[in-house]
Amino acid sequence: MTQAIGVAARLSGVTIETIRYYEREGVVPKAARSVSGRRVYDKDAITRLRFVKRCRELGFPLSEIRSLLDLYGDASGNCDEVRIIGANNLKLVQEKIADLRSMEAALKTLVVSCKSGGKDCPMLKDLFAD
Amino acid sequence: MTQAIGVAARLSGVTIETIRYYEREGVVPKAARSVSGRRVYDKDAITRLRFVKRCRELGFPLSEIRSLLDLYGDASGNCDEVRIIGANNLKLVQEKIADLRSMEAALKTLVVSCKSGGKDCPMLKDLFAD
DNA sequence: TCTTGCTCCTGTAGTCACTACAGGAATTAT
DNA sequence: ATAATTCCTGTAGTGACTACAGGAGCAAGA
Repeated sequence: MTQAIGVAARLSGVTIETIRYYEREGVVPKAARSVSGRRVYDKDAITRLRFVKRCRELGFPLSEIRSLLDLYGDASGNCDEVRIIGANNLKLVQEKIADLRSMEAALKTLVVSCKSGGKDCPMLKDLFAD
Repeated sequence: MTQAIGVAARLSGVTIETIRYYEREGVVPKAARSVSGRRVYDKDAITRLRFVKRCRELGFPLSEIRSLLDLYGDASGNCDEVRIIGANNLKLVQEKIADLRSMEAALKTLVVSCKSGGKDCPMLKDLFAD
């Protein structure tokens, strides 16, 4: 059984526009077409879309999702490569967290310093200081 | 004393290209020009650029930095509005941290499950599951 | 059968905050 | 005087979408 793009979107959690975008970018293979030219998706194609969705939720960029899909296609032992890609992404995610946490700390201090009602805002003053 | 754009870039930490971009986008006012048409920056202009840099490091989008610069220009009591903008941004930063932390947790589990050498990668299997 | 309304198609442009040229003019250093 | 550096404008590219415009196909009810 094959499904139209709207159904594939609902089942995978990827919007129609984004599915078409992924196809254009070669993240997923080109969808099969009906007689009238509409895209049709079988079980495997929908599974692939759901995989891409999950990878995006884990922060993988599309370029690495392409690699991951290729590795799944390979029959050979691929776990090493997958682990490297995963560990790499984990490191990037942790770096982003660290950046955001220092932002958060600085912002907290500034917002707290910024008491209501004053004329010269201490937060702005701080940000404008030499 | 006024400085060329290269000096302003060094003193503010904003690259030349980005300074011109900020001007195009109206984040900072249009720079004064020398006789030959080159941009020149006085102390205030460089202070403004440094302010923008710091705000970017705190995660403020350019649209809000524009507002913040406007509020600094106003003589009236602006602390309330600044605090609202700051608190808003703090909330967004905290949401991003929360998202990244759940990514991190899920990724950690997956990467650990992905032992070296196996043929069927458990991480890929997980991501492909129904 | 006709019509209404939904889904789908392609192609293009916009988002955000830059970054990277290309091709030329002016300034500074040797 | 010449060479090296800096600066100018304008345009296009990045990542991962999102939002149309303008048109075609399809399914269900009257």
